[in-house]
Amino acid sequence: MNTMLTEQEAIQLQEELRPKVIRTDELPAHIKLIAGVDVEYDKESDLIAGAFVLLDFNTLEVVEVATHCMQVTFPYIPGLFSFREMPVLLEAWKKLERRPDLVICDGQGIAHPRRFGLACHMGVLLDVPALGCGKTRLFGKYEELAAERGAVSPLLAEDNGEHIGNALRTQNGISPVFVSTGHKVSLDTATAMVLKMSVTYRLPETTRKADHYGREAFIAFRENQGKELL
DNA sequence: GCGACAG
DNA sequence: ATCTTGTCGC
Repeated sequence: MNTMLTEQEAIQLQEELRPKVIRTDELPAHIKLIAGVDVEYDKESDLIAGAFVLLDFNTLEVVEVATHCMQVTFPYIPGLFSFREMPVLLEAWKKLERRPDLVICDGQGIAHPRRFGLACHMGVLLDVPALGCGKTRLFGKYEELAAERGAVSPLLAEDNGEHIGNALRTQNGISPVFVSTGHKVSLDTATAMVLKMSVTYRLPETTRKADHYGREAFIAFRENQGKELL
């Protein structure tokens, strides 16, 4: 049986893993496979579904999908979000046959109070280039940015003023997303990647596809659970 | 003590 | 995350 991690132990683990994060580009010059991840939650019951989706970087076609369902093992605590979502995503990752050149995470990377958001956690544990693309801000201040797609405004850490991420407008007149380094990807590359993957909607196609397949897997899982009870 | 707070 | 109709704006 797994003993649930305490809040203090989780923070301790973040401090231990943080030094392993690489904030510079150490990914292939020409990306072929790009991945998206997402986790779905059940409103009642503590079931969650994690999904990894691999897309062809040039055509954006789905190459592979891997999902996993299980019960949540950690509560939602701002700053410790990765401890809630990593377990399911690790299981989904094990089912993946191919390895992506870059993973786009739904959440923050370095733009985190201890500089260790979900994208860093995933990148370090799986040793894969990863970046964080959050829908809302967790940490850091930024100035308003132009209304046009492509507009960028630096996210500066409240504690030391460090440039930890970018608020990026992916569509004209739509609220920005928050991009930051996860592991083995520079902020500039991460920002360019998110903009390139956000062709029609606010969020990158990787995240949208992962959300779709995660939802689908969740429904299928619940139906099977119901049958087993008969 | 009073906000802020990824999903 | 999730519960949810109408509604404000282009």
